[in-house]
Order: sequence, then structure tokens, then C-alpha cells
Amino acid sequence: MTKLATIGEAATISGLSAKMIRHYETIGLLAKANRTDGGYRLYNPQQLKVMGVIKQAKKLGFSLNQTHSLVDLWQNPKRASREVKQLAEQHLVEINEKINELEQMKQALQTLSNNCNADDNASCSILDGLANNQN
Amino acid sequence: MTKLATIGEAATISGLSAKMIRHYETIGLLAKANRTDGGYRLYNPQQLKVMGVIKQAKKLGFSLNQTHSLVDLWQNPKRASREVKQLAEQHLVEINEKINELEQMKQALQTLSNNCNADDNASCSILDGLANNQN
DNA sequence: ATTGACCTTACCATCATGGTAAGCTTTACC
DNA sequence: GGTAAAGCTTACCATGATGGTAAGGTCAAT
Repeated sequence: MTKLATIGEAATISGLSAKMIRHYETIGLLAKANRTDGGYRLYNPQQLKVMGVIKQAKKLGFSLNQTHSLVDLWQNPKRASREVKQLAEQHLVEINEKINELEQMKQALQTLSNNCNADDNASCSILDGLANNQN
Repeated sequence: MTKLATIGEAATISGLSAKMIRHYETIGLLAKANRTDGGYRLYNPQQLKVMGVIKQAKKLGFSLNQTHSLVDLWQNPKRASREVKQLAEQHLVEINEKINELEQMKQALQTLSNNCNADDNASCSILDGLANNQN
């Protein structure tokens, strides 16, 4: 008999929170856990491994939906690596879009901020920029 | 009498949605609008200008709370530009943090993806990366 | 047997926005 | 003046991912 982990132990091991683990079970990302007679969830090493995969996917910025797909592929011995890469590349596109958006904000705000004197006067290029933009 | 705008016109002019305008009124970001006898909201040019400021602040990625502060400063003739710049710089810090996070994700995912063959085989460096990370 | 640590579910909150439904108002036109 | 279409009103629910709390039950060690 392998030692089974309670949800708190699973949380510590995986890096997820107990809250998240329960939530992931609710939405079907994690399979329903076995319970003790008293109703406590118990996890075996394989299930802990799945949680680790989820943790890593989240760390790479994948959404729960994307993570779900990744976990399914991970658990499917007949998967084709092509499918996995497609998910990854799609996510990279999204990451790049977000970076570009943020870079544009940064650029625009930086310019406005550089022209602001930061003194006791009311005159401020940042506020002027907020008020005068026509697009 | 200046021509007053209905919420739909205000939405078109400002670039916000009617939904958002109502919501912003609810949370106090916009002042309560005057109404027609029938209950329709009406906006004067000054109020439309405030909406424009909000739109621009959002475009620069400010949260509604930060936007609220900016609008207050914008409407306060006794403001000090120092305060405005402080808000802007704080936001720039947040933007840079997000960019760094995304860059790290991009880097890690890119590396994993580059090593994936994207063929019919199950073997996949991306899934291996998800399963083997220990941190 | 008691106690303290841990677990359970159910509910509400966040952030910012979108969607829908049922019903009332305004406008434009005949 | 009447009708119809377009536009407005509020109220409710949804998203995505997570956190918080409360009221209560369970487990393990003393």
C-alpha cells in the first residue's frame, strides 16, 4: 500500500492550493478523488503527478482549458507530439500578443511620464495625454 | 442649450460601451447622470470628456481604481503633477513586471517547443518538461 | 476521551466585461 | 394622432481563476 496524501499534503507537494484542487475536481480537470469513510479526499502518487503537470502548465501561462487539453494529451499514450506542439505554439502566439500590447502601453505611458515635471504645479503631460487623444 | 447625448451616443463618442458607462456610474467612477422624464440618461460635453479620459486610461492599461484616481486628479485644478506621475510610474512598474513574467514564460515554452518534433510519435519534450520540473 | 489540526461544503468576493430578457420611451413617419 | 422601430431601463447570470469565511465534521496524538 502506497501512502496516500490528504488534500493539504497534495497542495504542499504540488504547489497548488487545496482550494484549487477542489475547484479543478469540480470542473473536471482532476478526476474525482477517492474518499475516506469520513469524506476526506485521498491522492495517490499518480494523481500528485497530474497536479504537478497542472502546476507547470499554469506556470507557463496556459489557461485551465488549455491545461486540460495538455493533461489529456499527457495521459494519452497514443497522442501525437504534433498536437502538443500546436497547443504550445498557439499559446506562444497569445503570449506574444500580450507582450506587444504591454509594450505599446509602456511606450506610450513612458513618453507621457517623461514629459511630466512631477512638481506642485497642476500642469501635467500625462493628464493632457489622457484628455487629448482622439482615437 | 447644448445638445445632450443619450447613453448610446455617449458610447459611440467615447469608445466605451453603454454597459460600461452604466457600470462606471454604479461604482462611482462616473457621476450619476441626469435623466429625461422617461428615465433615459443624458450626458453633456463635459461628461463625454470624462468618458474620453477613462477610455484613454484604460487603453494605457490602468485598472478602474487607478483610472478613478486619475479622473479625480484630472478634475482637480489644485492637483500636483507629482501625484499624477507617481500613479503613472507605479503603473509602469506593474507593466514591466507583467512583461517580465510573460518573457519568462515565452522563453521557457519556446525552448520546450523547439525540441518537440511535432510528428506522429508520442514522445514530446513539451510534455516531458511539464512532468519533470521540480520547483 | 479530549483536543488541535485538518478536512468538508456552501456561500460570497474579486476584476472588468458581456449577454439576455421583459418592459418602457423616444423618434420618425404616415 | 397613431404606430412601429430603435433605443433605453433594470435585473439577473456568465466568464476565468482564485481567495476568503463560516459552520460543522474527522483524524491523530495525547
